[in-house]
Amino acid sequence: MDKRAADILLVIIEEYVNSAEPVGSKSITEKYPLGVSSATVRNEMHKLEEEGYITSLHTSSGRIPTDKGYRFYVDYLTERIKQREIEEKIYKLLKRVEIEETLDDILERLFLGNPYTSLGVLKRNVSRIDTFHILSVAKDTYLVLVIFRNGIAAHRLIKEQLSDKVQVNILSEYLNEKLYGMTLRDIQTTDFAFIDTFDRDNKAFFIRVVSEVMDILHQYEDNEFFLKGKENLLSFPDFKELSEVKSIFDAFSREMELSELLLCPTDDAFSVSIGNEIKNENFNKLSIAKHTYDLGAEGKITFAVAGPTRMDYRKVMNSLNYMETILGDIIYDKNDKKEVQ
Amino acid sequence: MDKRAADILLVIIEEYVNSAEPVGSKSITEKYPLGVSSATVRNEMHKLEEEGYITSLHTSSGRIPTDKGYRFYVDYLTERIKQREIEEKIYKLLKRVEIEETLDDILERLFLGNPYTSLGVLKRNVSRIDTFHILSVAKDTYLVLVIFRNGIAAHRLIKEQLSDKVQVNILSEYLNEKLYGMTLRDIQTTDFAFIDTFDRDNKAFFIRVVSEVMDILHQYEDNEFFLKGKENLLSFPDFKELSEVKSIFDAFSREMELSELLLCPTDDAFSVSIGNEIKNENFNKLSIAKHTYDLGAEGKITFAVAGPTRMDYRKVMNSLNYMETILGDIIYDKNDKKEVQ
DNA sequence: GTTAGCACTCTGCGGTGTTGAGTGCTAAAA
DNA sequence: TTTTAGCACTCAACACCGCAGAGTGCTAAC
Repeated sequence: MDKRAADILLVIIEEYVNSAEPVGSKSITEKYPLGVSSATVRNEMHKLEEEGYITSLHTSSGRIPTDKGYRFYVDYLTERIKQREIEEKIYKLLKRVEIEETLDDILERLFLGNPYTSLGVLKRNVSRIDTFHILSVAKDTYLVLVIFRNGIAAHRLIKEQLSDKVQVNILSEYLNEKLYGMTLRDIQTTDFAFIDTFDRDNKAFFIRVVSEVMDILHQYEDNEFFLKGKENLLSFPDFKELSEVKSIFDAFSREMELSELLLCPTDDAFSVSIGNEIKNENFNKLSIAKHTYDLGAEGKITFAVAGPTRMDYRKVMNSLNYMETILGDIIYDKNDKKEVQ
Repeated sequence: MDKRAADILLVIIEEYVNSAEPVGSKSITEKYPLGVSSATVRNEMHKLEEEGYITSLHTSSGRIPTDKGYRFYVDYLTERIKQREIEEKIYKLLKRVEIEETLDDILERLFLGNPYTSLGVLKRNVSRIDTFHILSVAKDTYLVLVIFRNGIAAHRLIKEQLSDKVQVNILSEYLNEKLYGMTLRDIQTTDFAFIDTFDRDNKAFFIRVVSEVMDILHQYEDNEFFLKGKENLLSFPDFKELSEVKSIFDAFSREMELSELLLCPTDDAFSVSIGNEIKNENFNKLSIAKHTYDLGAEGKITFAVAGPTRMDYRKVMNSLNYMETILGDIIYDKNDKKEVQ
């Protein structure tokens, strides 16, 4: 594509992103100093239409960008906003804070900074147990504590009047050794038949403890999804039918579809999917820009912004690229808050 | 109001709830065997309109119920579905399970059982600390554990290489005594000036621990809101403008407005607010039915269902009244799941 | 290669006529 | 006195029409 055609395409896209109205040759030449007349622009637009970058709604309407047109635009932007070497920096910042809480904060700021929908997913690696304890913390109250390899801790409280026969400390030490390095699957396939040799009280307590541990593991194996600003989509003239929006919202609320959307692997950490490039037909009228960060042993984290295909790609791509600014702010705030006055 | 007028009003309401179309005198007499002609019904409708129970959209349209009409209907239903003595039973059931998780499950079922929006709020009483521990759980890893009066436990993990001088056990015992019975406010107003007598390492660790405790308390003082099925509202022809729905959704996402909606005190545990009876004008086109259960020391819990004023009050009121069935199912499932296979 | 000019096309808007459901009123019937 | 049949009237919804305006495609001249 030659320079002039590209310029005209970019103008059409930016104009349409702003106005949500089809763009005509005359209005372009009036507004932008392209140095050519509307007739020339018309000729170029005709070619652009033939090549599939723009389309018209009816015979004599102005043009609107196609998914292919947006793709050209996004690739052009990607070239200009040159990928910066920030992965390492973000990675370190993310390791410094409690992920779950912070993911929520990040999305809150992504959400405040743009008029679209902010999404996130924390994909945890399968959790392996590092340390296990049963602690007596009050009368008839026992704390089941699991610390994972990645440093996260989880607990359950068991309130039960145990008979004197129950050897809590021995069970605790035994399980600490036994559970080391295990995942949920490991525990599920372990044969605990030997507990039949325990007396009734010890056996009951053992079963209770192991089921609590499995419950904890279960909880920590799920991916966690975050979503903010769904309702923003209601403001766009791009969606005229309530039913369209409903099907998008419904799809957002199904984790299966969200994970397809956010977790499908791409070559680059950063990627933009436009309209029909997204397989799921519920999202066909949306574009989504996403950035995935590898947290090493912890797992992976993905931030994304979804909006109508007519979205301000420049702004969205910028805010996803300057994530470390957002994170910096959050960490600063957190440290500030934790000072005892 | 005489019997016949009431019958006609009820028919109008139930018909309108089903069809979302204004109800005319002729269609009523054709569909329901009232034993009178459409002209008589017309006369009655005229009276009902004068008294404000129904209204017409234009000179020759059928009638639709007003908020006052729905109020009459709901009061009539409340009379018939006689309030059952179930508070005690629910209360006991709720005490048996982990509230937060279960609240989510309950709403999921409320949500599956009706086409409206399900809401819930857990209003915790101000949390007082019962037991406090600092436990050494692994190399350079310390667990700060707070158990509240109401039996809930929360923890934070501190990973830090402490100097030998730090007397963890002494600090733990000291704080266990000191923090007993305290709330967040108590801690905030306590003067910890005496820690200036500690050496540098102990002081730093003490500050770290206390700030973690405050963070825990802070977290447990917030009300927790739950919301499911917002998108259901998009299916109703009652809302024609996307902007209307947007303002409702936006209000739902502001906790202030949600708490006004759910926590405003009423004489009865069970109540229905209809349209303009709700103060917040964002919710003027909605009705909300809610049921509050007192959990004693734990706090209070409210379940609610919100929909268009044209909602199936009978169904909604029933499902809120038969909450103990829902809860029973959930507890059964939970016990079932926890068995070690 | 670019442009001015012109014929043509299509949407959106306001106006008009028709249809059907529904009302209110009146006079007769019960 | 209450109920009903009948009738005139009203209004929304829909289809239809013509017009204005924005935009295109084509052609001939620059």
